[in-house]
Amino acid sequence: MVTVMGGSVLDKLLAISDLFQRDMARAFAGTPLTPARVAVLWTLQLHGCSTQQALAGALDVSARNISALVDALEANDYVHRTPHPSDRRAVIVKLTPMAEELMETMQREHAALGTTLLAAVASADIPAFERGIDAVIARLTELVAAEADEPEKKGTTP
Amino acid sequence: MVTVMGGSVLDKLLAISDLFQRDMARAFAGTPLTPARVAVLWTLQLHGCSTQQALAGALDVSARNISALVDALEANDYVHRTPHPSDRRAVIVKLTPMAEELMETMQREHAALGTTLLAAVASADIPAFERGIDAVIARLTELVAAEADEPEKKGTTP
DNA sequence: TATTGTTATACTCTATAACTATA
DNA sequence: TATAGTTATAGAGTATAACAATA
Repeated sequence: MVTVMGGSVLDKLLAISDLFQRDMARAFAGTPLTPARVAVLWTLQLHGCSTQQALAGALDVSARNISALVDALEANDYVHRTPHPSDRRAVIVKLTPMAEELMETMQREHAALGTTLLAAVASADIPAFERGIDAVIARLTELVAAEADEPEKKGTTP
Repeated sequence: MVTVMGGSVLDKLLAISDLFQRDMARAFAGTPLTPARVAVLWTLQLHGCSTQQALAGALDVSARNISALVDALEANDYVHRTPHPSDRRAVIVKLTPMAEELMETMQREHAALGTTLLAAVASADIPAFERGIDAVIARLTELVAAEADEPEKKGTTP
């Protein structure tokens, strides 16, 4: 099942999305980690540390949601909160040493997966493949931005 | 934000997934439709009609979940339930005429989007791009299947 | 007054387990 | 006994709105 080979390019890209999501969900089964929580950890690794406000902005979710995600991560010792040195309203969220190690491993595996996937593409095709991906992202970004501006439109749904 | 240009191929594929999800979520904002409910409608359009059991199998979710999704769709007049002609335990779920029209529109837009995205790729690159996508799907499918078999492994998470 | 985070509330997606009706 | 669907319960992601403390 979930064998979507033989559809349009769009179907194939959607199939790739689906495979990523399933793989992600299964990789963290049995741990307190979930895709949303991993996204928080990922952001923290990139930024070093962060206020919750900054996390909410980076992940584009509500402050309320970040509170809950950080609560869960803190309860499982992936992050800890410390007071902000100058702004007493804010807290600084930081990876624990355990989570830092985990994220380094995750980053290595992420890089390895990227290499593996690219290696599956015929070497002669790689440049054209990369250009194609870039072109699709650029076009898709345009479309999403355009639709976000238009107030109505996208009227496919009653 | 969400501007991930300039990462690895893997990052780019993940960015495409993210763009799809955001676009989808926004396209149905303000309607009772959600990605999970649309997936049910999509499956029904492909199959004509279906028992809930078959829907659960096709979407790979629990029977309980399908019950809730069909409840919501039925309450909003996207589908209706009718008794199965020969098996009195089962129900047949079918699109309403309104939903059938909606899905036809959606399918047209889906096709148009596919065309638009492919048109963004340089025509000389298209064959290599398509081969690349196929190769990535094949490899990714292998990896997911392999990991699903192994009982332990994937030990990146404590 | 504006901002940071939390509490309160609500919806959705999802799963497992127990139960009913039917095969 | 096995299967189709529902009820019960629970955890997770998400949002808005109201509120506290602090800028």
